[in-house]
Amino acid sequence: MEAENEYKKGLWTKEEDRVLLDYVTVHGSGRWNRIPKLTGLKRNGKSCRLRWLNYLSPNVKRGDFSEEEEDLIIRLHNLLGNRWSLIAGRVPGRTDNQVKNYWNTRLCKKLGFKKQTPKPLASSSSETPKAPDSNTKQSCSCGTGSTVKDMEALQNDQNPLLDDIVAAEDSNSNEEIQWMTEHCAESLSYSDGHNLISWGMLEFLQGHPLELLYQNFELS
DNA sequence: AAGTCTTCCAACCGCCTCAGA
DNA sequence: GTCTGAGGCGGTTGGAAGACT
Repeated sequence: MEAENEYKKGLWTKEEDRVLLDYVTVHGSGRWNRIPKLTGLKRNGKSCRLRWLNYLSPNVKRGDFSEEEEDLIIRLHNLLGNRWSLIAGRVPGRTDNQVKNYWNTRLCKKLGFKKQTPKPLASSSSETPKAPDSNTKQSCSCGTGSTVKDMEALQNDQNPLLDDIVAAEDSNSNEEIQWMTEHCAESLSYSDGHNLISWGMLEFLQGHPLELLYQNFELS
């Protein structure tokens, strides 16, 4: 709480960018909380990290999204929900913030999503997080949330996305299934052992018996 | 030209996980 | 096992800029 008020907020100036850039050039990225002390920058570590990752990093691609990128995002969102960092990880040069913004401002509208999720997760309404002010601007929470509870639900084969996959198959979208299998299989597990997709769904996607998948992913 | 509205994106917030002490 | 700081994530907000009246 001590020096919290000393930190500046809001848009970054070119001079601040230059200082941050200099720091990263010399020290590399990381240890963000040292930056204010070492450089005199009036920004907290988190803000520095965000600025670097979302804007200053040479890996960040600027400009409009291509049709290929858009298509990729739509497909990945259909499969993964609002897991922006995972989605961004598969869209070269784009950050999770960019993907999230693009989805919320363009794709949501384009695809005709409303404020409701396509398929609510298996949670009682009393447990759902407080709904955002309905009259605030476009906060269309498309897709699914990503809480531990969600993960548990997914692991219990309650994955609502499965319905979408089945629907896709029903409409002769085997290409869609194939695409998901090819592009997303390695995204299906977290380092901590949580699975993004239920094993049942994975079986469905891969067309392999569960036993085989358990072996392949070294599930304990 | 001036005021108002809308869009879009950068940035913030709060919560969570993880690693090290 | 507990505490603490750093980093990561998704949801949300603020405000600049353009569109509209």
